[in-house]
Amino acid sequence: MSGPIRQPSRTPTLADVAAAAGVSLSTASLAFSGNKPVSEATRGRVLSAAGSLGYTGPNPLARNLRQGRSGVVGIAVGPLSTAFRDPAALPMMDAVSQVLEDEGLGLLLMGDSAEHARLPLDAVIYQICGQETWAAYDDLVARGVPLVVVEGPAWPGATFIDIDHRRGAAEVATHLHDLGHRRVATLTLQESHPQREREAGLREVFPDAVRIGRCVSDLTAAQELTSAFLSEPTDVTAVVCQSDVQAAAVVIEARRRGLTVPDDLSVAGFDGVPTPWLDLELTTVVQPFAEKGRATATAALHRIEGEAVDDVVLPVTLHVGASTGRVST
Amino acid sequence: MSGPIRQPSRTPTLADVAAAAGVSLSTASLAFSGNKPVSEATRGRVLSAAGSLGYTGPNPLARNLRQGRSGVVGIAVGPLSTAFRDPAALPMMDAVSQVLEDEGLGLLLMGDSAEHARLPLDAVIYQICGQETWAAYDDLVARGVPLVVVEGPAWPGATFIDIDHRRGAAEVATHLHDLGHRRVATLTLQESHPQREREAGLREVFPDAVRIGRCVSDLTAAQELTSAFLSEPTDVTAVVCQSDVQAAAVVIEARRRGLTVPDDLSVAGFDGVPTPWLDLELTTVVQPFAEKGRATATAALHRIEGEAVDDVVLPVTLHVGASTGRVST
DNA sequence: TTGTATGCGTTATCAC
DNA sequence: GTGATAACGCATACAA
Repeated sequence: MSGPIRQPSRTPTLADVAAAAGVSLSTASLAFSGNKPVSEATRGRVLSAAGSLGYTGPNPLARNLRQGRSGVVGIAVGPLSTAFRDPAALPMMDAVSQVLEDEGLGLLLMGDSAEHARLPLDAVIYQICGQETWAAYDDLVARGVPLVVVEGPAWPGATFIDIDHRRGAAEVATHLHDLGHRRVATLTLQESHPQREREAGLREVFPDAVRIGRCVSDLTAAQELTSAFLSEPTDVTAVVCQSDVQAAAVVIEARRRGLTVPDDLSVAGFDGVPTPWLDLELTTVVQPFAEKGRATATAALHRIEGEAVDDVVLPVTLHVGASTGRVST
Repeated sequence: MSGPIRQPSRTPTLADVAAAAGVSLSTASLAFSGNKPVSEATRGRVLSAAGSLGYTGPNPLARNLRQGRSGVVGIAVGPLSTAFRDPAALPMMDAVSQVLEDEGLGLLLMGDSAEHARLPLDAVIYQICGQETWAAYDDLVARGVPLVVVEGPAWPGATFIDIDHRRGAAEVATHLHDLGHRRVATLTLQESHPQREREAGLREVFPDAVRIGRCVSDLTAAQELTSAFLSEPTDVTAVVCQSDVQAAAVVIEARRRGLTVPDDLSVAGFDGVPTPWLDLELTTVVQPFAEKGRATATAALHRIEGEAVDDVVLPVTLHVGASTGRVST
C-alpha cells in the first residue's frame, strides 16, 4: 500500500476520510451532512473510505463549535427526587423530550446549582414546580441563552408557558358552592406562582377559606397537616387542595378518622393525574400536560432560532369525580 | 479612545478581553481557568476588562472542542413517562445526578431513539429498567464512548453496576418458607436481567412457583393480572412480586376480594420504595438506591478519565414488614 | 457538482 | 509570570 504512514492510535477525522477517498474536505463534509448535493458516486467513495477507516461521523464537538450550537436544552427541575415525585411533572416532561428528540436535540437535567452554567446549552426551560430560585438565571441571561419559564415567576426576557390556574381553581370552587358548601378549607402548595393563582381563584368564591397548611405535593406531608387539622373540631364541609396528591392525602386521612368522602367531607384536587391506588375518582382540575410540554419545547425551539415567541396560557377543565358531593344538611 | 473600531453586535471573545486588558490571549485564558499562576494585578485587569466588555466567560463550545469533552453524560432510560413511573428509578438517578453535578458534569436524558448519537456525550449510562434495547449501542461503542450498564445485559466493553437480585429474591423466598408457605405464586417483570435473576432466586426455594403473569411495574397492570388470578380458586398462600408496586397491587386487589393480608394471603415485594398510600408496610427486598447511583456515576467518571473500572454488585437486605405472616393452617 | 480557503473561540505547548 | 503560535475538527462562503 502506498500513501502516508497511518498513525494507528489517532481517531480518524474528516480530513483523513477525504484524503482516503480522494476528494476535498468540503466534499466529504457534504457527503455526510447532505447540506448540498453530492454525486452518488463520490458519496459512495466517501462513505466506503469512512467505513474502512473506522470513521464514525463528524465529531459533534467540532460541529457544535462551528455551528455555535450544542444541540442540548437544559431543564431546571431542582433535585430530581422531589421534582419527579410529583406525578404532574412526568407527562409534561415526556412531551418536552419527545418534541426535542424529534428535532435531534437533547434534554439535560439541571439541578439548581448554577454549576451547569459552564455547560453549552442552547436554551433553558425552567420547570421548578414552585421553587422560585434564580441561581443561574442572571448568568444565562447575560450569556443570551433563551429562557422558557413554565408556570413560573415573571422573569424579564423569558418566554412564559402557563395554564389558567385561577380559572380552574375558581371553577372547582364554584362547583362546590353549587353543591351547597359554604365553609371550606384549603391545603396550599409552597409560595409560588401556581399557588398564588390557584388560591386567588379559590378565594374568588370562598374569600374566607381556612388554610389548613402549606406543603409540597407529597402524600405524607399533606396527610400530616390534614391529621392536625381534623383532630380539632371543625365545621368545614369541603377541602380544596392544590394538587391531586394532596387531595388523596386528605381522602386517606379523613377515612382513617372514620369520615366518609364525600358524604361527610368533599375533597377536590388539582392536576388530573392518575391515582390508581385510590379507589375513588377525584374531582379535580385537569391540566393539558402534553400540550403544555409541547408548547414549552416548541417555544424553546423557536427562541433558539431567534424567532419571537408569544407567551402561552393553556385552558384547564373541571373534572367532577366521586370525591365531591352535595353538602349534608 | 484608540484602538480598532469595535463591532458592537458581536459577542466578545477572549481575544477581545485580552486586547482590552493589554495582555496576551494565553494570559487571559489563564486568568479565567486558573490552570497556571497569574499575578493578581493582571488577573484583576483581565476580569475588569471582561466586565466592561460584557464577556461572560470562555465559550463552552470552544473549550469543549479544544479539550475533547462535552461535560455531558447521557442516561438511557427509555420513554420518560414509563421510566419514571417506576419509583425505583428516582432515588438512583438522583444520586447519579448529584455525583455528576459535583464534578461539573451534566446529565442528559436519552430516550432510545439513537438520535442522540449525534450529541457529544462523554459517557452513557444505560438504565433501561429491563427494556433491553440496543439501539444506539453499536454506534456508541464505535465512537469509543464509555458505557455503564445498570442492571442490564452483558454488553461487551461496558462497565456493569448491579445488585444481588438473586440472593435478595432467595432470601424473601426463604422467609416465606420459614413461615410455612409451600404453595406460592409470582408476579414477574418483563423479560430482562433483573427479572431473570429475581425469578431464579425465587425458584431456588420454590421451584414450582406459579407465574401469575408478567407486566411492567405498574399498579393498574399488576392489579389486572392479580384480579384474573384470584378470580379462579387457588391454594396459593403467598404471592412473591418482583417490585413493590406490583406487591401493592396484589394487596389492593386481594383486599378488594375480601381477603386479609397477611392472614389469608402473604405478599412480598422487591425494591424498598415508599408506598405511603398503602396502610401496610410491605415485606420486601431493599435496594441501596443511593449507593447504586453513586457507584454508577463514579464508574462513568473513571471511565471518562480512561481508567479501568471493576464491575460492581451491591448487596440487598430483606425487610420484613406486615404483609407476610405465618401460613394459616 | 467539486475544490479552496477561512474561521468558530478556546486551551496547551513551548519559549521567553 | 507572560507571550507567540499551533492545533481541536469541522462547516460554510466563494470560486471554479
